[in-house]
Amino acid sequence: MAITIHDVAGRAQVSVSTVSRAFTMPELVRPATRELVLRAADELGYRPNRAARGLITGKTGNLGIVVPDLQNPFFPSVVSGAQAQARQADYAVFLADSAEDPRLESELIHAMTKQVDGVIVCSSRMDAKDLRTASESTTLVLLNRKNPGVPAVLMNSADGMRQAVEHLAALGHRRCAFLSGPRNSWSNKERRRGLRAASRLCGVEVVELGPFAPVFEAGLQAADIALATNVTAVVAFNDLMALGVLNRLNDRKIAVPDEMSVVGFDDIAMAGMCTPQLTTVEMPTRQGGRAAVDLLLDELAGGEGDRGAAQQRVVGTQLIVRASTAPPRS
Amino acid sequence: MAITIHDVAGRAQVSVSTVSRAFTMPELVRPATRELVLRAADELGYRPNRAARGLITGKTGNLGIVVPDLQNPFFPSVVSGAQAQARQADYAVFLADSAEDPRLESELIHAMTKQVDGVIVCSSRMDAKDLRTASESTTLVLLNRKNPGVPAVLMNSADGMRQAVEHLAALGHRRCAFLSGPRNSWSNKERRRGLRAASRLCGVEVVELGPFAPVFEAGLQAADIALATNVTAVVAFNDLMALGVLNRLNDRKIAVPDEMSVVGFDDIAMAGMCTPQLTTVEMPTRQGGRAAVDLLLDELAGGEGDRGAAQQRVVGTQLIVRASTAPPRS
DNA sequence: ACAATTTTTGCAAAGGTTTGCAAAATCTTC
DNA sequence: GAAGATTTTGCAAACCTTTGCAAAAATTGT
Repeated sequence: MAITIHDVAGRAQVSVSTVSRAFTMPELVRPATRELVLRAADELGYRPNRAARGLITGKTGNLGIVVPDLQNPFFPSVVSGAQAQARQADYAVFLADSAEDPRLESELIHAMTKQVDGVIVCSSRMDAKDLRTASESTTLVLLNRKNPGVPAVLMNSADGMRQAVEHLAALGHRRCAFLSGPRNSWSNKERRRGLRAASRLCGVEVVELGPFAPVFEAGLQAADIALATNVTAVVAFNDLMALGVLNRLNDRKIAVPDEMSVVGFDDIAMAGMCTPQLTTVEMPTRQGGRAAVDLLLDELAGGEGDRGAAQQRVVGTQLIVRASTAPPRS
Repeated sequence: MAITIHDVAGRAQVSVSTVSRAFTMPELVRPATRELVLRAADELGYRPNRAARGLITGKTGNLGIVVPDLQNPFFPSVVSGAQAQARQADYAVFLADSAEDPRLESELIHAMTKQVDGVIVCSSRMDAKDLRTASESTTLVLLNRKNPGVPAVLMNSADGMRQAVEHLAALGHRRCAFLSGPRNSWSNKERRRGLRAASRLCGVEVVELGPFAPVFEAGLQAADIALATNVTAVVAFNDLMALGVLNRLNDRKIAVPDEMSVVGFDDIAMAGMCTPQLTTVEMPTRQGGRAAVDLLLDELAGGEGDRGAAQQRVVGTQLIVRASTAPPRS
């Protein structure tokens, strides 16, 4: 059925080794024969069997990516960037969704490990030890999660927060709420840290609410709580929550941004589609996905040589000022 | 490095064949030895190498899924459903994004074909011939696309449209606009067909605009055009466009739904988060993804036996009435 | 034209698994 | 307890590649 290297060899009247070399080490075969082989392969529509190749080379040409929730628009974007970059390097990608379950996450990584050269784990909630273990059985790259000894690409959320706070301070806000995200999420810790630091510097008081689930519904709920705290602005852990806040404030006839400023985080597509359009911190998701595969590929090429600390790549974030922030009503 | 079936055999003091059988045909090995093998495997943390297995069985235990645009929230949802279902059957999934390019789509399918047992192609824009060809070199299942000889799961968009039109007619609308999507998309044809049929029955006149790209920005643009046509309601090809319309109407101070009703299609998460909340037709995306892998697995199990026409599964749609539709201003 | 190089090619083993076949072990029956 | 039937096991070939090694062919220098 499927056509193999032998068929090509037969048609081109050469040995299979020659065919193999024509593909993988072209400089070792005489140009004329290479031409011959390539034509034969083309006529037959031959594609090398990567599994068989992997068996002997130990490299599969695949990589895996596991995300906690594909339904959160943040991740498809990361995946999309990763997939595009992987393709450029002629890698195929396995995708798995862990449904925010750390145990499933761990299981998925393990299940993949034989079929891939390495895996990218996004916003992992696994504990440090498991992560460490996993990184010993396969090449791992973390995205938006830091773990000693494991390379990672990180988005500079703290700096994004700084920008957001400076923006609010410049507008004249002196007291604002932070709607905290999942407690054990690295992103949440970072955002919180950035917020704390910046607010001290800018002299704005922050009241922290939560933790909340990083979803729309939590925003609805959080809006009322924030309203009760007498702040003039609210910064949400992510855009989904911010959208919830916007929605609830609208229901309660609180004008945004006149009576309350709202800032989100992530810049999901939706942030530019709602009314008022949401001021938010853009996370370079596709770029992050690309960076993660770059890092992974580096790691694979660099060999096992543990040259000191694990690599780390940090990509910048950018405040996008839209219509949901304004000076507080005097 | 990696631990193989031989290691397990060694530890359990049996031959590799026995180990192999303990996993794949348990009833052929004596319970006691099976137990022995399983324990040894467990202690060693053995995982069979699927590539090697695939080499000999001809089955990879993987399947592929290609989508035109991961950034469109419709597809992550489908993928998520498919991935979950695949996992249940112990299949891993390859994901590829064709960036709405039919040629890339075709290329991706080909590239995958050696690594998977079958592939699910979502909302394909490939032409019928290429699709047919592709389906000869691997088991194919289409989602939201119909092609002779290729099994497919279809979402009943036409019926969704019927529900939408009946809803508008019941509210008293007599003239409405349809913002058409990509011309060569099966979904668009179906929606259009359903709209036509229902509008004739309900006695509502429809003016068709477009085609437009199925994105937010196109909705902005389309809103003005619709406004110029003196209709009381607009039905968009999908939610992204509908959101654009909502946005633009808001800018132009046209009250929705009082001065204009808007209905979308897909029921993406965003539809419930905007103001006013969008009346739309729910597409059973996750269910569709699941159905697609079921169908694919059936197809694989059913063998090559072409028992007549290609299978087809159609899943229903449901109008979700929210706040963007109301009786027209008299 | 020949020897000495160098380049190009082929042979065969290897990689981890499954499976047909035959041998060994166990069970039945008398 | 032995013959026969049946279950359980092991051997070795096969799947499709890549690659070390050695043989063959081409090239070079004289």
